[in-house]
Amino acid sequence: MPTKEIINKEPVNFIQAIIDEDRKNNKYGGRVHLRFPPEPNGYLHIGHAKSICLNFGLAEKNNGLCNLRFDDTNPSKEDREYIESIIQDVRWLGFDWGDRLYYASDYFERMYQDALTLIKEGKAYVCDLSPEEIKEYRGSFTEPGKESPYRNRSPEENLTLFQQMREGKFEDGTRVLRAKIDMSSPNLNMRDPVLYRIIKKSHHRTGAKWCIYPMYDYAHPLEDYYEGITHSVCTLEFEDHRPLYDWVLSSLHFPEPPQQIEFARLNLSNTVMSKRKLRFLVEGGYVSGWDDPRLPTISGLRRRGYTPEAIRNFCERIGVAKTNSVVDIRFLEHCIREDLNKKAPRVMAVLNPLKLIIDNYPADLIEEMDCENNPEDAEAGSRKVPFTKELYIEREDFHEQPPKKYFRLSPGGEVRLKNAYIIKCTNFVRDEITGEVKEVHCIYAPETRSGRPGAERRVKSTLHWVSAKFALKAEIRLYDYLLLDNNKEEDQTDQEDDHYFIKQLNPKSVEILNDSLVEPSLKSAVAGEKFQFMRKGYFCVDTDSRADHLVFNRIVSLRDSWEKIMKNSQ
RNA sequence: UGGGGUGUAGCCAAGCGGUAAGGCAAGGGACUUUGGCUCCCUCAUCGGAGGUUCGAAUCCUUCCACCCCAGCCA
Repeated sequence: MPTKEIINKEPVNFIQAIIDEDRKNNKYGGRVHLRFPPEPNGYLHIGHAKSICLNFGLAEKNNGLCNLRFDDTNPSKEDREYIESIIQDVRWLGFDWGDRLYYASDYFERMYQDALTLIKEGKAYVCDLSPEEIKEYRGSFTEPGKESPYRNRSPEENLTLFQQMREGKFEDGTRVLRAKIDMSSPNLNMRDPVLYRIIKKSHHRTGAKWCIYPMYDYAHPLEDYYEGITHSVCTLEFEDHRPLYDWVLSSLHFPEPPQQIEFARLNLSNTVMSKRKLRFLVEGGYVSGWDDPRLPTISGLRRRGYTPEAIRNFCERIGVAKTNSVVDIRFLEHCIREDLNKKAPRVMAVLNPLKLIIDNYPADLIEEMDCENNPEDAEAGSRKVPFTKELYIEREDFHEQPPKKYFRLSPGGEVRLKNAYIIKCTNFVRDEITGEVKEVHCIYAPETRSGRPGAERRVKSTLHWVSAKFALKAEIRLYDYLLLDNNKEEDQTDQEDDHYFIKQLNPKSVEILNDSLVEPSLKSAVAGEKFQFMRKGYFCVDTDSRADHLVFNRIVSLRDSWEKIMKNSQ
């Protein structure tokens, strides 16, 4: 019998390890409570999805709770419109915050009272320095800061001044409330950080009630504490702020304060995640809007056809650590293919049609071919697809002079038409002017119809097709990476100039096909429905789609080993 | 230059002193009425250099690289 433990422990990320330890020690009475705290100043993207999945996922795994909280402490940057979209996106991803939808703005009075406490205890003061002077006084990496001349005002004077700030007696930028910590701290965040500033602007939730607003560093720990948060998960750039986070809570003598834990934000290759660049693309007209299917926004991914399951699975599998990393977008593609392979009905669509005429097939015959909806799902059943003398096949499925290893259709060659017959190419005709192949002729072998004994015969290749008579026209939008290769770390930062950024844009990030043909069963497809166009990829009905004008978005192509063979032979 | 972080394969990522998990990508093969799916195989000595130890990715020393911080943004 084994003396050693042979249980293979599922690896847990470092945050779960901290939670495990805390629960073991009965810290917070064993409670686990997290929160996802977006600022309502933009649309959510897949980087936020990582954080959402992390926070809600951790709560779920540990029998805890996760709040949705809007960190709306800056009325000059925030807006109502974002709140709705964020709520919709988090819900769409499949998470539930129960009745715990909170707003930082709901705590403004309490935060103000806590600020009064700090002032009374001599831990905060009103400073009259201008923004420029505060900057000067802060010092630099190598030089300590200088103390503000207003640093030693009495608590009484500070109280009066702070109250007057609240009452609107002073103009924007003329006074702030500062924490009295240490102007010579090597951590610049501790050099008497600003706690409150004056912003005479209407707030989307509190209206004109306030004209002073708390800074993130002051508000966030309080919000967490008020809500009973135990583990406050945020991204790496806040590591330097942790001492301040802790300072606020301990200066107010709060017992069992929440703890801030930082992890590395998600970077994805071949796309952009920074708010600034996303906005640049939308406002500059480089994309059609925040839900452009090329963007990594949640709304863009949704419109593109990504499923919440695939996104959650992706977020789960990329892991959580503190190393700056750039995840290859191919991994995201893998996750959506994996999900859709199980779920998406197969259907035939010809993106670039080439006419195929079966010379020995009766002109007026229509056969209803039985087609399996999904070989990966026995429950999916089957459907009938009409087969006629004149068909369309994919232009690239015929080659006059086939390259090596090409086993699709070519003069004299045989292929099977999926769920139908084996055909043999007898001839083809060219357009007299362009020289382009205009139609291909073939003969079929009646005994080889799928399901019949003669169908046993094997040929090298199987092609998809649509009936010329019954096919529906469709617009198909082929999406590709937003950016050309940018998987270098420096490309992920927000620093470079716009010219460099524009040069990285993939000029072929979308290609629109207007003459595609799809099988008639797609007539009633509705926006959001997803299909596998056999041998081509996964597609989703776009919101622009109408009954008389079908529009499909390519979510992702199928893996294509033929394409690889071609590429490697060059 | 001060402070805070991080360095394990092309990309993520386990590992916590006992002889490098897993996934993606890549390459090879089997199967196939999707060149899809599925299955099988291949693919690293752990940023560098010293040291401690029977034994080091794991401990110590030192060096190097990269990321973040000088908003009254979050």
